[in-house]
Amino acid sequence: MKKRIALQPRKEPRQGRSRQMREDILTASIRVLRREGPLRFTTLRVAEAAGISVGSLYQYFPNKQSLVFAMHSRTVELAWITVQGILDEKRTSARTKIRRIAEMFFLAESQEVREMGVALQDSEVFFQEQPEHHRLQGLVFDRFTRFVRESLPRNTPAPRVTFGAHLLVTVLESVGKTIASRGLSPRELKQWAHACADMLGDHLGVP
Amino acid sequence: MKKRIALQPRKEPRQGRSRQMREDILTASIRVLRREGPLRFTTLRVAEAAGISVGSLYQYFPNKQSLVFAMHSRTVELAWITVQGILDEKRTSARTKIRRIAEMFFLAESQEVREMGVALQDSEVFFQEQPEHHRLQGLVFDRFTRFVRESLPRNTPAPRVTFGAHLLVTVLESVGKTIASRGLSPRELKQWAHACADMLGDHLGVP
Amino acid sequence: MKKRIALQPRKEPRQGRSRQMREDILTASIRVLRREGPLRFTTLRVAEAAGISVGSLYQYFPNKQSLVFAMHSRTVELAWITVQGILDEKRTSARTKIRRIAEMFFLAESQEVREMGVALQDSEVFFQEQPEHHRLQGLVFDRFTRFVRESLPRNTPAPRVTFGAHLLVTVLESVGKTIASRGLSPRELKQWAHACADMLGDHLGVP
Amino acid sequence: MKKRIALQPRKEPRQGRSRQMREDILTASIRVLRREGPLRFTTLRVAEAAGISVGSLYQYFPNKQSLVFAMHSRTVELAWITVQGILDEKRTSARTKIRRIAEMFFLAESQEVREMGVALQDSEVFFQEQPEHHRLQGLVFDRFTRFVRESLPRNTPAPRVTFGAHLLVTVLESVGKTIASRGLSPRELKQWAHACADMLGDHLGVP
DNA sequence: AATGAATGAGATTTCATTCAT
DNA sequence: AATGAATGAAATCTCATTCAT
Repeated sequence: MKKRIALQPRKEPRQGRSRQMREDILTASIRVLRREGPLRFTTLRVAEAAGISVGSLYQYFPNKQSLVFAMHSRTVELAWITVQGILDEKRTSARTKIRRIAEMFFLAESQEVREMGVALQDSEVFFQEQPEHHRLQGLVFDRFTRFVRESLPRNTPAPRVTFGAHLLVTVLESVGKTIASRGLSPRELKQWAHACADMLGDHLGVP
Repeated sequence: MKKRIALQPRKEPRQGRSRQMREDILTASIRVLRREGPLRFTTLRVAEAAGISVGSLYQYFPNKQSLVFAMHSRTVELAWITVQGILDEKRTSARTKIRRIAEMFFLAESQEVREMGVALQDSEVFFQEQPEHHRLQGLVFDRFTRFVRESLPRNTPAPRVTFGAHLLVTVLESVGKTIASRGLSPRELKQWAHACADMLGDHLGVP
Repeated sequence: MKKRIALQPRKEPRQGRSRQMREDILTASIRVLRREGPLRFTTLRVAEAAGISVGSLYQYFPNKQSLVFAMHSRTVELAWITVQGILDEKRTSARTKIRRIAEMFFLAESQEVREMGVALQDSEVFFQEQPEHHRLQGLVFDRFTRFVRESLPRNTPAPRVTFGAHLLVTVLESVGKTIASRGLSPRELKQWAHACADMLGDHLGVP
Repeated sequence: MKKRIALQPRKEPRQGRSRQMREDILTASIRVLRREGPLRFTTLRVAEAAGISVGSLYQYFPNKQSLVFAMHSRTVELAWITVQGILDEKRTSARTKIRRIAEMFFLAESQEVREMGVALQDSEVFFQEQPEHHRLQGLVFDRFTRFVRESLPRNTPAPRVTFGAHLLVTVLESVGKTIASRGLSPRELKQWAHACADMLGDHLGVP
């Protein structure tokens, strides 16, 4: 039986309305980005989609950059939560976990990430400097490292474990982005996901 | 008998100056894209970087799209020529060829292609419709398919060969993009390239 | 029973300021067109003349075309209302009505319409396709046809009435345009108007 | 039998090539104006259409204005020559002459004038200041005045003659422009031409 | 004389951001 | 707090005109 993974941030915010409004705006943002593409992703359109005025938008996000950054963060966090959920499962084999994570990266859900990517790539530099970004990046790699360590024989040399974790994340993420943009059928997407997962699993020696 | 397919005009056609100017503009374009990022990649800045006026820029490229398209094409074609050269080598083992191609994909130079993505923005449709694009895409996959077929045992089933070729190209390309943007040292880049190459080689069963 | 056809929004609708701004812009537009000529009729100059920024201009008119179209419409509609008023008068002879309409067409104010022609430029096709344009054109001819029919003997053949109405409108309009641009004195303008009116009246047999 | 009217300027130019080139350019200009409309009527396109380089174009016409002016002049002169020819005919009745001139103004030939009109209206101010323009204007009115005088009873008061001539020219010219732009059939155009001609003839008392 | 590449001012349009109401 | 009109810098693209070859 599958554990239901919590997609909501843990702490139910105490700021109430303000917090909720931020969420609404972010949701609207993603809708706009999807519907209109990055070139037509404007603050005015986001405000409209969120059912508020531009002025109000600027009360929740001091500028467009911060909005874009928040979208990015939220998406990454959501993905991260899902990944965590999968990795934490008790009864699942390591190989299956990789496959499931690959599927997640390759399937429609991640399309959101991909689409955002275009709008976000530009602000990557900006992101790199955000401590938040590094923190999350670090968490992700740490978690994957633990996963790889626990999946491999106890005496596997540490460097191999570390590099393996990096390889795992990097390949799944980058190939996922590429594949997601090709408009393949779900069947084909799954085929690709499993191929990549198995390739990685074999290479790392994950059972 | 091998036919080397010429995607580049044959070495300095006699238009001379005009051709040279196009090259200069493309070079300047890439410089601007790298230095300023896609959102600040404007025709005016490109013209400035090329040391000409906007008007002149528009004499060589009828609009921004065509400029971006040309940048993309040039980069892709250059890469393709290199790849062709590697695959055609007689005395090199298949495994080594994959490694060399991986190295090429991972080197910073190919970063250009990735960065161009954003500049292409929502013109992707326009882009996909360029017959040139499909033609090249087809050529690349065909050549890699042949390479994989010749590297595997004669009785390998065709679908495995085909999918293998796709996997090879896709993984190298997409991981390459990601890695190239990380600012790693040449040593590290090589390590990544070889890791990926070997992972692929093992998975495909290439000697 | 006479139906006065309203082509103008009913006197200051409650959008208030917005409506007023549109009017101000249109007035400024006509000023610019007159002062600078069609080739120097630019959105920037119109905005300046209206005392607003370009950005604001584009909030009231989505593009230059729409501005030009609105100018045209307004002028035509104003003229049409005046004409309607004259034709509807009870105590005036048909001959006098023609004279009064001729005067109206010949006065400098209607010059605007002529000058607008160039600004419309090759958008004439676009223009002709506006249903509004055809509708108004139809209304005008219908009203004039009724006027001619009621002014001539009951047994006048229909084709003569129809063609007469067309002739009336066409001659007054086109000669009016030409004359209005000649910078004549009011006395001379009146002389021309009466000459044309009488020529038409005689030709049609209007008492 | 109809007299063939000389459409060529009388003095065969002794400047030879230069003169011919000017003519070629003017012809090309009209072609471009017709094909492309006033907004796309550019010096480059004219040069192309004339089969020369822009540089050369500027050797024959110091700027675009002068080119436009020359087009205007040539067209007006051509029309003037035709009109002269008609008025000079011995065996034709005055009424028929008016009809023939009306036809000329209304039929396809004058379309050229009309189309040019759009491009030219802007430079009308410029034209007004050209002595050439006034000279021709004067010639035209003088000739028409003579025509009207000779067509009316000897004792007609001079002011009536003068104003009649003005009216004749003005009405034919302005209504002609308007009608020519309506895309009517040749039959309809003729109908309009005759209606106007007769209206004027009756009004003036021309037999 | 002829060419046509180069120039750059200027036109249209968009959009992040501010601020009076 | 919320609104949305106003702003104006900036982007893309055109075209009359010049001038080195």
